[in-house]
Amino acid sequence: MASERYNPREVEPRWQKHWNEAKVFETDNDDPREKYYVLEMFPYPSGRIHMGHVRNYAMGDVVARYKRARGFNVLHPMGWDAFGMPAENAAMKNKVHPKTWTYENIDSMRKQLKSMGLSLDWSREFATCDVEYYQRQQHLFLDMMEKGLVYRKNSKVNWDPVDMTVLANEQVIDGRGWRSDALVEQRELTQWFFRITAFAQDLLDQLDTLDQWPEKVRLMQKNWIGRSEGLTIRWEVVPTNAHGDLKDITVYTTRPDTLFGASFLAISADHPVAKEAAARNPEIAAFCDECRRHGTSVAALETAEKKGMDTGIKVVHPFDPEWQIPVYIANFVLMDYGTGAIFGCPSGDQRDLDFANKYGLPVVPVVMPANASKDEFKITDEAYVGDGIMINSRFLDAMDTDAAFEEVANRLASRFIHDQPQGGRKVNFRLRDWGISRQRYWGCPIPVIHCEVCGVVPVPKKDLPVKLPDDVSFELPGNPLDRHPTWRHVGCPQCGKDARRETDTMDTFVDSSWYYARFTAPWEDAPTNPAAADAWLPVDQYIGGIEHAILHLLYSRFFTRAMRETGHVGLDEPFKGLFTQGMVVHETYSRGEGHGREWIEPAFVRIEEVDGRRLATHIDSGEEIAIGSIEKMSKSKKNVVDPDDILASYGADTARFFVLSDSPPERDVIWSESGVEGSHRFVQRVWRLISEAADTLRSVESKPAKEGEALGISQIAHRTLRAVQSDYDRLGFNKAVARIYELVNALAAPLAQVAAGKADAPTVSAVREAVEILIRLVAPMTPHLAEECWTLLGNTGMVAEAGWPVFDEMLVAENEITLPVQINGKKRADLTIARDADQTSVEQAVLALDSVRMALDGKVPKKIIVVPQRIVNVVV
RNA sequence: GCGGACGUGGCGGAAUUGGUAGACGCAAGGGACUUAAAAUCCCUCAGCCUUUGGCUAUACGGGUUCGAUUCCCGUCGUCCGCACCA
Repeated sequence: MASERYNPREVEPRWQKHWNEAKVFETDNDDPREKYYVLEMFPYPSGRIHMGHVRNYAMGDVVARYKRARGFNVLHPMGWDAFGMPAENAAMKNKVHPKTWTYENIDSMRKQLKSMGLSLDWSREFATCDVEYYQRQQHLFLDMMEKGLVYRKNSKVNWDPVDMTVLANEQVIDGRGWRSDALVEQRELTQWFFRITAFAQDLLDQLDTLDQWPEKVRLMQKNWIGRSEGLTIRWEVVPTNAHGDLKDITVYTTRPDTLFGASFLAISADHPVAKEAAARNPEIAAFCDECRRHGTSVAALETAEKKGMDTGIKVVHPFDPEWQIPVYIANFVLMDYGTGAIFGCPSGDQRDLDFANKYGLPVVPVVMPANASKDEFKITDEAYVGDGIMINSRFLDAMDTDAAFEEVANRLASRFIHDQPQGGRKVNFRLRDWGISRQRYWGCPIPVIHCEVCGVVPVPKKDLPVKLPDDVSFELPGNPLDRHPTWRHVGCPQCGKDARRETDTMDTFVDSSWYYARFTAPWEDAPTNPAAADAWLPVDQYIGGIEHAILHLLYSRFFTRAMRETGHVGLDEPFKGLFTQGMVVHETYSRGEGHGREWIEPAFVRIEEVDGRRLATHIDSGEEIAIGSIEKMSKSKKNVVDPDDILASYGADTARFFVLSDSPPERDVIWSESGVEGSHRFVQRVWRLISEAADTLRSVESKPAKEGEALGISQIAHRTLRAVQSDYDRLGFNKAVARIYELVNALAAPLAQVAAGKADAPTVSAVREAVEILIRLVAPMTPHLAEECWTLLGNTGMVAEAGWPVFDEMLVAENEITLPVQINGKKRADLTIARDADQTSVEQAVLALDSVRMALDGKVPKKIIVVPQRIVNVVV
């Protein structure tokens, strides 16, 4: 057989067409086989796919193809996370409608994904900006509203006065808008919220059940939810004429044990008491304004000095009517955590200590380490925040901190002021309700109507969808929906009078919070078909970037609960298995220094090795170029490799195989030209080895050898099968690749023999069987190559529809094993012995070894440790 | 500051989670084939020594163990998440 080179440009489109025509990857909801739902986080249609997409979708595709071969009914869909700001930015910059821009991008990215040969069910594809999708999202919103999971409240936002829009925290850079460079203001706006805090405890508790999630992600979510157990304590205000009818101030604390160390109360500048004081006193008002101006940028927080201002108000210590404590307004107290008020215990909290030292407030140590001495224990510049023994705390003295906590909690619960307990146990969460209002055009319209008579009226479901108008302009700043001449004017659904539509649209995170459920029945009129959703969900394997560890995954977990409450699904947790893959990174190249530095794309750089060091030169000019650090592929550093170029020159199989090789999938993979060439060599090699022997192989039956010279061939094939299978089960793609290399290396010589006509009949049969195992092992990673080789061997049907091979226990089992023999923990010899040899015979055989006898030199060993089928250690 | 992860050849990484450290790939060097190149194939490739052997090596220093890359304590370094959270 002639061995022309394997040509992916011809082969790959051909097989993609075959798969498509046979609808191999379209999934039937009524298929009775066991289900398997594999999903990769869907892409934002930015215009072109990048290598990160290639890696993400290659991994998901391996899982999908592998599980399909294992006999599962696999759901593997794809869609587009298509709403969001970039489309509006493009509209402003290039005068193109967001819709046009988005759908054109989707078209070109779909083409790119299809050229990767992914086994996706394209019949279920949708974009979140499809009316059919966001209509159902509006339906969900209304259902959630009915269940009290949606509400409006005033909330502070970052307002860009030039662009006339709300900015996310990430869009505020040094206090200025990222586009307009205008000073950002804090504004109070009425915004829509999802009541995610209603599920705070459940979202926390259920993390323990997600045992197929990375520990890291679970921990990040746990910290984000941030549960703390403490006490609210009411402090009686010392009555004076100055403060009207203010009776008490409630603080939240997790350290009630330190109550006798209290030396001040601190309240937020937004606390009602602070606002009232500000109204009376211009100096306080100015201080509150200053506090509000800070607190926006992260950098400002880091360096911000602890500042406070005495309100003149005094409160009484809960356990001592004679003890009065001043109330400060402090810039470090947050209104939206706890009660917006704290008591400061300087000896037990560094921040409180800094504050007390600055304003000359008392510092009384109340907790000391268990081994410290009361007389020597002092607090000056460093607070003691640990647990320990109570001191200077009257009835708490000598208790440990836990007991003191309990004692204070119990005493305050049974003391009443103004007819209410003075203290109560309180669980607090860091998690806040999810603000979803965006003053933007390209998003899902919030389906409510504002009527002057009836108030906020939900749009009746029969009137859905609330469609985005197409005739909008982006000439002026602000939300085009606000300026639209007709869209916002509408009759009130209740009273019929003139009313106006809500012009806020939803945060795009809402769109991605339930798409996985929609895929289970995307044709359905309701948001989901509950039966289909319950049958498919949870997603068995979800794959995506670690950057979504908190928000997207937490919001999706919330949405599943909200959909359960509203009857759209019957479960809590959307993703059973989660895998967070690493990035694709690349060396950077540049010439020049400082501001004149110019980054060079890898495509223009040639790398050579001269005298043992790597040298980069510019392909056109021959100029030497500096090799920089390895970083995430980004446009700014120009260290980007375009998947299109790779697919065009090497083909999809090479690209897929490369991104799966070498690095463990959760870690970053370094893209290198030589690495890709290595993968390409592998593809070519497999093709060449098989095609050269194909004529002979085709003429024999595929049959493993159970004895004789060919036994080794069948053994390694079946052992590799078992190993790769378990690697795929654990997403160990890089290990699977290594084992497949080993198998190919082992089959190279026998295949050459077959090609040369020098192999006997049983060997040819065994080789064919081994090659057919190999083909099915590589098929999930390099599916086109696998189909081509499969056909070449004269098989009918497609590998994509062939089952997974079953390894033969007899061939996998080792009858003789080679045990390493150690003397005092150092390897000195090997012992080959029957696998099932008992301890005594192993010991005897070991003692009979020359090297062992020499090492013993006639002495009797102290001990012989035999670990069955592992190792022998002789202790002298 | 709080929380977490990681540290193995020139490089990416293996090591069945306490049992032969360095699989597999990349890079490099040598050779074969060829008029030549490409492609392909074969060999070498942690370091050191007195080389059919031996010693030292998994960031560094200790510990537990017959045996430690793996477990424990400390030190150094790198990366990630959160951050005025009371």
